[in-house]
Amino acid sequence: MTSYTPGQGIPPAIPSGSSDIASSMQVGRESARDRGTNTPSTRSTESTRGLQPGNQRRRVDRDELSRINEAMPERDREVLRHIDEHRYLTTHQIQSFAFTAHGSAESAARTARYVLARLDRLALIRSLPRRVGGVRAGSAARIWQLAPAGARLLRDEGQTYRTHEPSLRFLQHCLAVADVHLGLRQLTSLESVEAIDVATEPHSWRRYTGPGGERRLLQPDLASIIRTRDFVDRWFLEVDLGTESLPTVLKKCGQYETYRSSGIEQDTHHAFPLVVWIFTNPTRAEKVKSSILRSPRLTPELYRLETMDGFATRAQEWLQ
DNA sequence: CCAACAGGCCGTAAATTGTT
DNA sequence: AACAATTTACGGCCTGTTGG
Repeated sequence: MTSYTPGQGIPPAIPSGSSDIASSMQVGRESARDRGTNTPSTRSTESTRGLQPGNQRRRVDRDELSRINEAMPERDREVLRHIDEHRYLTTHQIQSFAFTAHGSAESAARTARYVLARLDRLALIRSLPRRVGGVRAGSAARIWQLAPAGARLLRDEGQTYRTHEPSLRFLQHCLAVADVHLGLRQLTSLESVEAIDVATEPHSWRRYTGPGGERRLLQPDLASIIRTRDFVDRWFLEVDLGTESLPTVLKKCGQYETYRSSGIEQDTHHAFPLVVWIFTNPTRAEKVKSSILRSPRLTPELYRLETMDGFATRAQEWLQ
């Protein structure tokens, strides 16, 4: 077990070291109800990749959706909102977000699965094909996304929602950001912390004008406001899985510098937020750190470079 | 009474890890 | 190398509780 354990011990959602996760994906299982066990089906070749058997492209018409909407418990809606915010979440992450008031982690997990299975049956959410072989042992977590009906329900008949096959990188990034989000929420347990607000994309975005007067957009993965007894701490968070080149990371730092010189944040909040970079690879964190120190354009005090594991504990220190 | 959980107990899958 | 134990994730089944 790693040291990064927000909540009831959330494992890293996807092993970052593995380069061939897609090939170990298993086709979604058939409904186990009529077989008596959850033995993998021998007919699995029939099922379409990317779809679970529960709601194979099931259509939900307006009337049905409105009936579902009215009868839906608040917690179900909360689950949908969390999935919407992060685009993809594992069962475990959803449990940590929305199933917290339970006697034990096991019962919370069971109830989470129960609720997710219901939302799946209602065709509001669907899960990605399940990967076999977990972080260390056991089977991997299910990964959920909104189905079109779920998206319609949240956006009350807004634009159409199209799910596309996510790239592995994108998926890993979404799940890593969600882990960081959960880590932030975990800070509520600190005595000095009074309230935590975490904005996901696109609420975390900031508009500003560049040096040439052109419109620019800063897109942090997360933007958080943490109110403690004495201070209000504001952070921009960037999660790096080692997929972006070093110059790209530094360029992004440059964007933060430009945005800082616009003075927008300082005007409304007195101070500029800390920019927290979270890396999965510790040596990479060091490399970026030294690059920032060497760069004449960048102000090192603005940044914190952390690893995924170290973030939760270091964040506590910053709030002291 | 019923629906909707809550939670305990047991069973299964699969990869890792330790032991022979 | 072969085997067993362990770990993680998940499902089924059962009984109990609570509000409508």
